[in-house]
Amino acid sequence: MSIAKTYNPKEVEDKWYQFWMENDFFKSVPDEREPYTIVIPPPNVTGVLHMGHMLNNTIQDVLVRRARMKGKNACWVPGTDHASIATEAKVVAMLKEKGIDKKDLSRAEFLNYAYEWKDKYGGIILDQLKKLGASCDWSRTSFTMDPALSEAVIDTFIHLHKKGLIYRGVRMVNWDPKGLTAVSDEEVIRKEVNQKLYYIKYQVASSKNQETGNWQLTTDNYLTIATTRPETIMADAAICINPNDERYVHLHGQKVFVPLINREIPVILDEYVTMDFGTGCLKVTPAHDLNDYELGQKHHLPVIDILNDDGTLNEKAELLVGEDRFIARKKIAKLLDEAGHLEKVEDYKSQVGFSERTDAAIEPKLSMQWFCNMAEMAGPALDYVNNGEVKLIPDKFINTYRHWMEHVKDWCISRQLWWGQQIPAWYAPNGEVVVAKTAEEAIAQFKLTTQNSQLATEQIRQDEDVVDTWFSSWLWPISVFDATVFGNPESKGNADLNYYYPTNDLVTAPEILFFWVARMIMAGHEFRGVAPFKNVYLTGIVRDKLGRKMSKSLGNSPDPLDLIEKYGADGVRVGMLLSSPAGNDLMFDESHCEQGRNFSNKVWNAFRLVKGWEVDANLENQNVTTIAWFENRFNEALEEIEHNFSQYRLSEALMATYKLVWDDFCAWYLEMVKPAYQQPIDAFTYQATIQFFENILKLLHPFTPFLTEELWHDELFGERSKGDCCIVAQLPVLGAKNEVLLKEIELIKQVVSEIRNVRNSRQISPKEALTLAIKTNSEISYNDYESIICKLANISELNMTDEKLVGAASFMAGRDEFFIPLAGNIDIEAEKESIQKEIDYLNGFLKAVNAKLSNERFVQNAKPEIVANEQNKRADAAAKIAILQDNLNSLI
RNA sequence: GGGAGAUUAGCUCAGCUGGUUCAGAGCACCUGCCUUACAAGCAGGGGGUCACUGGUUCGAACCCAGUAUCUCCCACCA
Repeated sequence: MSIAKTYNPKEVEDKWYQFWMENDFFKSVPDEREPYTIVIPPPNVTGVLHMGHMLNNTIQDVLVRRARMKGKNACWVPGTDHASIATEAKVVAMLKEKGIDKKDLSRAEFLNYAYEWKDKYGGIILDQLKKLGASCDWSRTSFTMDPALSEAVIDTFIHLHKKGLIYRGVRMVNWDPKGLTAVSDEEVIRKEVNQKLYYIKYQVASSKNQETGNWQLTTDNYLTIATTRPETIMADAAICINPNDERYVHLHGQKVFVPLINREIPVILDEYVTMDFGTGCLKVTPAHDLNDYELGQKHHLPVIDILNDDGTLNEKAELLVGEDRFIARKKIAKLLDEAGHLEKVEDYKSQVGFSERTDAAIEPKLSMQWFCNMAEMAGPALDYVNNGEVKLIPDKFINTYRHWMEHVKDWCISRQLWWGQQIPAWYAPNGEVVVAKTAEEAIAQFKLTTQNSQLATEQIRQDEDVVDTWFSSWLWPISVFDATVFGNPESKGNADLNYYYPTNDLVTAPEILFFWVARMIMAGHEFRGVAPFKNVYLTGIVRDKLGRKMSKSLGNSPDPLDLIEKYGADGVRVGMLLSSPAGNDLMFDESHCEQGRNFSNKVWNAFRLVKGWEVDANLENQNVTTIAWFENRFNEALEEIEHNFSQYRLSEALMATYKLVWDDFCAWYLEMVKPAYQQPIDAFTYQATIQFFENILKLLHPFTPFLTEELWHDELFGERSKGDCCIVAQLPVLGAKNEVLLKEIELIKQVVSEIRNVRNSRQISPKEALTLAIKTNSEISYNDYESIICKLANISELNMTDEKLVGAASFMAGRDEFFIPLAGNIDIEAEKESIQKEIDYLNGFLKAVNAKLSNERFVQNAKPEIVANEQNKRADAAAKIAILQDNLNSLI
């Protein structure tokens, strides 16, 4: 026999993946079967596989492979996301290294570079997924910037604009000074930052000179404000105090001078100001703070924007022009100090927003942007989840989802970037704007207005901005099938869309529940009238075993491909799934992969064992009971596994499978039927074993696809026709189970363990055969199990007896007594002690049961079957105690 | 500041309608074994006041209230 002693994944993985591909097993086309669809959460096109992807895609693959094996038309659509800001930032950085500045490039030139980059790095991640075994329909691979998908984005933009849900306006937005673009609220990550709180003195103009009407400066008359952003004082439009603040009544109606630049600003009154924070005086900077902006609106204050788009100070600041805001902050503090305007500086912790993609500190900035009205779309999207049409797994996320949907704000969808879908808005020289798909259509619209009726296409210009990436990904479950989105019957994808949509399961991270999941539900409802999926399985974050998030900078993330190299894809898949209930973070530990690898190896060796058997056709079936038992045990496990899957408890389904294979099949079943060394096996047992093994391969396949496919094709399982592959085998259907048999074998297993224990505690070699006498007090016919007991416990002689055996090691299983005569080496005292120990335990137990049963209220209130059960327990324990006591007495 | 969730063995987690000897699993650990499939293995074993305090109940890991600790989400106190 030349089969390797250990399973070698490297030899088989590529082979089978290629085989599956060549035979189109991943490919799906609509047919009469029920579809099962998953769209992949598209990873960033330039991304590299990390542990989060591993978990996420392993789960999806398990679900898809199972569906395929349940006769569904399984379709897993892969693809990538253009990730506008992240990718553009990467391309800009790459160009910078080459000495090219984005500013010097035209839009077209830049996009050329970007596409070059995409062609080079895009899709690496998809190739990596193949190593994991992902059974995606690669012929459907999509990219959010594919021409058709981009067109879908444009069409939906126009549609929503027509409906009045997309509008343009000047608003305070989150400005990313590094990415040089606006970002949405969801893309701002708030972090606590150690800052300084600067106390700055503003000189107050004296009371009005009644005669001249002029303001006069006095020397010791000032107020103090507290701010974390002293560099913005040049943008101050007012100082605000609470009208109820008695300390500052004298300031009502006053004016003060902004330090250093001596610009005069008013003191205004508003209850917005918290009296007990800082000094109770607030500097109002409408251009650089959302609240200040609102205050400014209310009090008609001017907006003085002193920052350039890149976060440097502009000429309106008058001071430190051209300096970065953070450098300016330090410098201005120094200037203020020198000028005697800095009262003190305190350490202060506060929340600062950072750009999700570039990690730059977000600058609130007033600018003209495109917005999408969310309130109208949020309602139906919330309903889907509320009424269970879309299930969140685990459902604890419903509350969070609900909260967000009820407080949703309008979505800033324009981005000052080039990498993405350009906004289909067109401007006439006079500033009039229309939304249209092409310049020609725009002209047609302009024609309707008197002022611009004579425009030519060269005279209008398209909006420079692109839409937010999520404005394309929210269409993903629709646009991957039919980019016409609204379902043009003429379109090629329409049949696909009707067949595959809505999809079944979405597997994604809770972090993007709002970014993506909620918006997909909105888009699904808006454009197709139905939510895009039925179940959303939310994975956790993959952390290291210290609970830290895996990240590049910490260097605590293993390279998934290294892991696959080391443990095999199957091993890693099992490792990922072993301890990852939905919605919980996964504390990743490489030892889990090791466990997965060991498991693969266990299956491999079970195969080696069976493979080595010689069949003797003349033998009768020697394992009738064992075979019947395993059949039942298999059904019992199958039921549990199915149940776990129906609840999306994947790790539990895996564990149930693991135990069925390792414990029941390998440790018990195979040991029971295994012929003695160099002895043949009977044909019945052989056939049954192969049948069981085949069913086990099926159950295992979604978890360990490579190993199972490899074994499936071995001649051990007979001749396979060309299409007969594990990947498309149909899962076993649930059969009936014989509870009595299952229970009795459990007892037999207990007897075997007890005998092994007798050996162990007395250091008797397993090789030394023993004899066993059974004094039965129950219904069980031990003769049926004689061969099992004898084989597994190395019993040479099994006798039924009516008498206790004196001077033998004894134990009980159920109500029955077992005796093992031991030649001379019985330690009476030890034997007595162990019996006494058990009696004591049973007495304690009996006491508790008695207490229950003598409690009248228990007997009255508890369900009758519970009471009956307690009575059984009492009788059982009492009987056992009597027997043990008897044994104890006989030992004297 | 608001909200959600968690706390069970050394670790990671189950415990699904309150009731079987319900206190579990896997890993790790300890002991003994290279027993002809597998030392990536086999056999056996130890280990928990179910975070804490009260309450409801005949009965609580489970339901309720409070406390502590942790995690996440949301939020403009400069």
